[in-house]
Amino acid sequence: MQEKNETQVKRDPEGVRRDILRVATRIFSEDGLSGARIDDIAAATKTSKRMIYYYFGDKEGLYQSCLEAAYASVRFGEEQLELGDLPPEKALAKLVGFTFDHHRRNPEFIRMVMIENVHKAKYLRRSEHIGQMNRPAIQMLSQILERGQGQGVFQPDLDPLELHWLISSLSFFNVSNRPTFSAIYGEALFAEAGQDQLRQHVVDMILAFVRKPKDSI
Amino acid sequence: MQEKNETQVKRDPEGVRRDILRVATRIFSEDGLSGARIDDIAAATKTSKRMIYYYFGDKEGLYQSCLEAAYASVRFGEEQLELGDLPPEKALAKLVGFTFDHHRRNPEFIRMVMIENVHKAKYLRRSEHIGQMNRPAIQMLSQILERGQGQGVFQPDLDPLELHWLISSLSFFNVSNRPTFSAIYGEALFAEAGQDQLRQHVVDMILAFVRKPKDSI
Amino acid sequence: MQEKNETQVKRDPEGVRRDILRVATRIFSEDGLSGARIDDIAAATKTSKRMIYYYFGDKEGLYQSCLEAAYASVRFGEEQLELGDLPPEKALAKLVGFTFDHHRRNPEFIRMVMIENVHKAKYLRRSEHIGQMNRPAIQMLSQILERGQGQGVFQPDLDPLELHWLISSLSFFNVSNRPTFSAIYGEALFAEAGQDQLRQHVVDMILAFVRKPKDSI
Amino acid sequence: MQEKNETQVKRDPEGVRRDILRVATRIFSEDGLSGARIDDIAAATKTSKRMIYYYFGDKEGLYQSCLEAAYASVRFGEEQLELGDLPPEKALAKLVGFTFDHHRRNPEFIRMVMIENVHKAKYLRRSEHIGQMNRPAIQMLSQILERGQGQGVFQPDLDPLELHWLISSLSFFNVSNRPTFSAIYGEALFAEAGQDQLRQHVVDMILAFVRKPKDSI
DNA sequence: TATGAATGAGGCTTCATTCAT
DNA sequence: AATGAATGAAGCCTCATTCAT
Repeated sequence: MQEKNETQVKRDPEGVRRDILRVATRIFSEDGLSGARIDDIAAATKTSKRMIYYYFGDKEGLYQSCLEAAYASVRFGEEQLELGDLPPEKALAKLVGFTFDHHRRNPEFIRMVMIENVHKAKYLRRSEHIGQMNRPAIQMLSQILERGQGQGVFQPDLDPLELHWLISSLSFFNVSNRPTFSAIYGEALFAEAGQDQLRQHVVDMILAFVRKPKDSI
Repeated sequence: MQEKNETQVKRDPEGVRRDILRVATRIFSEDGLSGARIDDIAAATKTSKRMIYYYFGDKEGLYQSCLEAAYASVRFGEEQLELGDLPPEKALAKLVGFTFDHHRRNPEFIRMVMIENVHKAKYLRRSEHIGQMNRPAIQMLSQILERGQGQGVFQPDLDPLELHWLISSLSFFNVSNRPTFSAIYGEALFAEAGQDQLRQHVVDMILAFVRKPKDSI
Repeated sequence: MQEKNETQVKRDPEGVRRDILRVATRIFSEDGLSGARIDDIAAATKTSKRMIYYYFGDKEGLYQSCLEAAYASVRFGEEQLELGDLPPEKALAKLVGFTFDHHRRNPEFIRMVMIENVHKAKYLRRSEHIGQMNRPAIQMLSQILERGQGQGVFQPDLDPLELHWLISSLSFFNVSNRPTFSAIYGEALFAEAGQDQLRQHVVDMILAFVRKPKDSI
Repeated sequence: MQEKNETQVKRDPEGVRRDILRVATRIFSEDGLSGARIDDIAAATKTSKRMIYYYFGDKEGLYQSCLEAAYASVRFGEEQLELGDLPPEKALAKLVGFTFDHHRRNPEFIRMVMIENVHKAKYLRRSEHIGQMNRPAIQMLSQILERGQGQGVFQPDLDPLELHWLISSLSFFNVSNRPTFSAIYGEALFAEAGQDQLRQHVVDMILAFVRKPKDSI
């Protein structure tokens, strides 16, 4: 019913859209918005340049769609961490480690976010889905913190958003600034051993920060 | 029609160069390498487009010079921290706080580094001055660590480069990712109170991390 | 999702045609042949783009049909002037006044004719109905002239076509050149008072021209 | 001093500008704003497409410049009519006849004005020179009228602007609507004899209109 | 009869760069 | 050392039209 003759004449609009998005995200994440060439994107696509305009309007529309798709696809995964039955410290350690790893596994997403920050979040702000992006991460942290505070193992006055900022910072920078950092200080920290070490430090540091007996300078 | 008499014509090659660099850095840091327009840069300059090519060869040459100048100008300042006579904990706290503040005060530099990371440090690697960029920060940290370890107040197995990575991460992300972070989670963390809080957390966290009695999970 | 039951699907080919023509005429008269967009026309239509091609072949075919329809619809009206029983001067005055008003009431038609003149009447010449367009106006004038000449109140050597040219000229220009004329000389002549005045002048001038005692310079 | 070697390497910016304007005016007047092709204009030029953008910014800028140049060049001529010493009736007759002829001699200008009217004078209104366009024609008429009224040969309550409108109307339509008019009614009126006849009628009609003893219906 | 998807040709415009003076 | 003029290559986008269902 669907395949008419040899040459595979299947109309698959959703597939075409996804194909374009996949290719475009790769190229935008490599070259940036202004650096990317619509012609290059089209050439790497299964369809033609014309369809890019048909589905996405213009270059900026395509970029914004890629950005949204990138955010959407990367959130996927955080939810399936099962932390509910772990003791708070273990849960937090697992979440931090997961975040660190997750950033490493998604350099394309990290680059999209870097690029979007260069654009001062102009396109992200335009997105209508932006409101739903904050929930999962913060909520999960919030629950862990509450449990830990309830059990008296965590500091009482911790803000989940601030904690999220701290964790994101350490996980994001590791990927985003690897090029300049390694250009200046060498590749050691980004080899396997170095990354394991950093990951451990990040987990330790966050844990030490939230634990009960703490005093600042 | 000819305002070139007496007063104006200084023939100041070095001044012309600096003028171009200053303007170009501003525009590159706003729009990126491919986003910036030579015409815009020339228009904002005291001289003409021809001079850009005369002094810097081409757009990439200009960009690389801006990048180098940005790194050079920003190092300026770290040295004049007088930490030698402070006890190690206080010295480290001061250094961390300074780094956090210094990043905040130099968003143009941060943007240049973000952009260069998008380019995978291609131009930074080309730079001949790259080797001299690592010294001051790492050395300073190294000395503090050694003193702290000698006095038994710091962990024995701390790597200054790793510590530098941790501090940079928290300071850099605060500026680089402010646009997307605030677009998603609101501006609160970036208002004065929020920034003070984050700064304190960062200092506390680093200090807690290096202090003697520490155990991981 | 399927509002095609009972009420809506009239299958009214002639209605569809008329709908397209109405919309297309509006848009062609606004934007010209090359300025109009098939997509815009289709979007303003009750049906789809495909139907335009189904009924009219291509853009030029649609334009030509609009042009013909415009000529056809505008002739409608001249016939119902009942001038037969008026004395020649009154009849002519009434016809001139009517022509002046009729042009004012049909700016869309005027614009179509302007546009067609820009195209050097290429599409009008293609029309098969072109032969029938001249009759009514000229005939009516002819009859009035003959009556006036028979009664000795009009000049003997007047050509109805020339007279038609004179009347058309003054009535057409009033609408066609209003934009540039008012841009240069102001809107006064096109406000109500100005138009009344002009109309009166036109009637007077034509009448003075055809009346018996006349001498040129 | 100016011609360096065989191949005529003369930089002549003003000549380039004029060349582009001349060519572009011809093509715009033939095809309209949206119908004209920048590529066609450039091909007919002595220089390249790039220079069009260098001097005129974009297609609309070029069009507007052509429009302004057309208005400027056509005003040229009205001034050198020496009417001051003719009796008012002869002066007016000469002016009307000249206007009629002048329009016939400048069909390219007429087409530009037609096209601009299709655009509702959007670009003319943008022009800064628009204010100076009305003076000569109206002033000349004004003087003739005053003289005629002073001598008692012209009607007392004539408005020069209205008279200008009447004369323009008859002169403009003759050129602008020739294509559709002749398509419908034949070419006779536009052959030499027909044009002489129309010209005479126009002059007669205007004269009859302004002369002293006059009564409307 | 009707529709959303698809298309190739060609349109306008911009860009970094170089030339002639 | 400096400038306005000039350029070719390539960029983004639009258009009328047709196809597959």
